[in-house]
Amino acid sequence: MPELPEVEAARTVLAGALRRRITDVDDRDDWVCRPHRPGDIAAALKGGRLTGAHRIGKTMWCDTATADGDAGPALGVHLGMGGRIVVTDSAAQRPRQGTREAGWDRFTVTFDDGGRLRLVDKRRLGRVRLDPDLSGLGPDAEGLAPAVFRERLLRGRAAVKTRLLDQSVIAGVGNLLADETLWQARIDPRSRVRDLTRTDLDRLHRNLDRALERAIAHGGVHTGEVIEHRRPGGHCPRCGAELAHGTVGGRSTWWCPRDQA
DNA sequence: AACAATGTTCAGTC
DNA sequence: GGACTGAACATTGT
Repeated sequence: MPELPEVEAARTVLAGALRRRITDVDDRDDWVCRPHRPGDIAAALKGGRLTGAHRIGKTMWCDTATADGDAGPALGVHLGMGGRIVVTDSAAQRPRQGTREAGWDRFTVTFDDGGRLRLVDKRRLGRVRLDPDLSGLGPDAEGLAPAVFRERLLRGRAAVKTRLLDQSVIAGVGNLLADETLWQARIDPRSRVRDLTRTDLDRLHRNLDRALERAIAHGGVHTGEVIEHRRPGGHCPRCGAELAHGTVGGRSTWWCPRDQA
């Protein structure tokens, strides 16, 4: 699920776990917590608190304070392809042992009130790490100035969808949001950015803003207008043409061959 | 059984 | 060295 709108919702959930003392950390999943070793994250966090929840694109992190109140390492969290953040307020809300969901817990922080912060991720592509490197991320996709959007996209020559998906160009756009935005803007995902006019790029930017706003308001990128039609035999909800399917930027891509030309 | 999946990263190529 | 491409990653659902 997670693209910018979902991750922003997850960040809000994270923010509900701030200020409580950390009594235990389960970081035994060495794949999700790589390159740390089991126990490293626990040692860094136990006795301290989470003090802030932030996000750029699809990457989240929490500020931390140590038991002494000094600044601790940041706790980076990425949801990968399907991770979720679940915060409970007390022991009473813990998932029962043996519950299916409990089997997908990849990282857990337990607080002194019995509440927990869990990364639930069946695909195990989520990541947790201390002091995550954010230097490779471009500016967050929300609230970009039109000139910045144009300038950053035009730095490369790949297909426009590939540029949108590149997190170092702008951060937060995923596969569904890219397809929705390009469909709304009536731009062929395979177009080279250098072949687009300034008018095209500004229209693309406006539609990215709208798609983001809409997804946040409606509860996720899956609520996009064209998303439900992204399947074999799906038709364009605007003109009725059968959607075309292919691979762009290494990702499954659906577009209307009639009005995204 | 084979393949695709809302993401990132790494090795290889130009 | 930078930009770009495709496979790999772990796991589930179809």
